[in-house]
Amino acid sequence: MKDKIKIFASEKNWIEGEALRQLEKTAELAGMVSAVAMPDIHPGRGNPIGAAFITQGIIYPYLVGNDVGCGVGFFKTEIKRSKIKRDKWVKKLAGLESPWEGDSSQWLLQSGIESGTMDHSIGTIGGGNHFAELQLFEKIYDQNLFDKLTLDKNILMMLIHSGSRGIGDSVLRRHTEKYGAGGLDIDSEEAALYLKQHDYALKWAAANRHLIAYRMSEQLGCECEKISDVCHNSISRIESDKQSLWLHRKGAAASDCGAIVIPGSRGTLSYLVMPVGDQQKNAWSLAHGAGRKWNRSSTKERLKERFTTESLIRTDLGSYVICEDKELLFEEAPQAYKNIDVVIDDMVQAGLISVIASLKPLITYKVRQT
DNA sequence: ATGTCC
Repeated sequence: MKDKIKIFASEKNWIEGEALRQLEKTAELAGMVSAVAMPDIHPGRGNPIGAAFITQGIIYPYLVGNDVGCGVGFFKTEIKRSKIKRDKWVKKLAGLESPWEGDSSQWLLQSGIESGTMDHSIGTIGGGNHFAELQLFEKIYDQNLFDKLTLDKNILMMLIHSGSRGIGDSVLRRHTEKYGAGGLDIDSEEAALYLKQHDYALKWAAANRHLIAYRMSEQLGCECEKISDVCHNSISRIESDKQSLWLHRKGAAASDCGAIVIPGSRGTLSYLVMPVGDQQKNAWSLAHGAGRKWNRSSTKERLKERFTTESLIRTDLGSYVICEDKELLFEEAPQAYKNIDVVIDDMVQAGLISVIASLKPLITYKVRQT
């Protein structure tokens, strides 16, 4: 069993024991070929978050979780850093938690997907660790790749972390009602149906991130352009020696789609990186963030005596947090997350990525009214 | 994580 497990984390990267116990337990599932921990691995509901699992002959919807298609999109604005109106924008940005007034089914159609029963929630951020963030480039590490991505150090960027909202949840629920955390034989009708719904959730989630970026840029008075959009909760087929294997990603960013942004927390830098070399050893996957250090309830316990709401809506980097849900404001505090620099460095040292640029937050939008 | 659980 141990030979199936790989962990991409150095000595200086603290990892919660429970996350590793969950990793070992998951590696024992029937059909498991390999279990790969990313440097941001942390405990989830029975199975770890921040890991990739390769199976043969069977798929496990429960490993992916309910936010099928969740990921991170990176979009360019047209606003120069010399034109920042932060306080005005903090007042103006609104409604990204509420239904879009535009034609949702048309947006989906333009994104190449059919409209359905969840059209009304397209373009909404959702809860938990999801956000829409306005960012500035902090430092360029690879000018050549930076230029190739048509980026400009003086142009503000938007980073969107969101998923498939109620869609993935209904897809997983339909599965767990009958099978719980059990897997599906890959040749079964159930597996085919799950994968079909899964594929829809992935496209829907990407269209969702794009619309969130569009809504944000509209409020800022500019156009937006997608630079990168990468999913971190999914199942995909990989071909290996004439056989099909199934790659499950749970909080593990796909590293076979070009450059990606790995967010820190709302109070730290995020990193634009390029996967390098043979990605097979890390199951074509990377960390999807800094990873939680403290769970939600303990975070609130630890911080409630020491911090006020007013202090938490500002960060050490001078950015502003729009989060009118007090519980969420505490739960997602930067202190709850591990050090993103350690996570990034672990992947650089392992030869998995090279850093293109770092970004710093200007405004993090979570939720306006609760 | 969730048109979420009480």
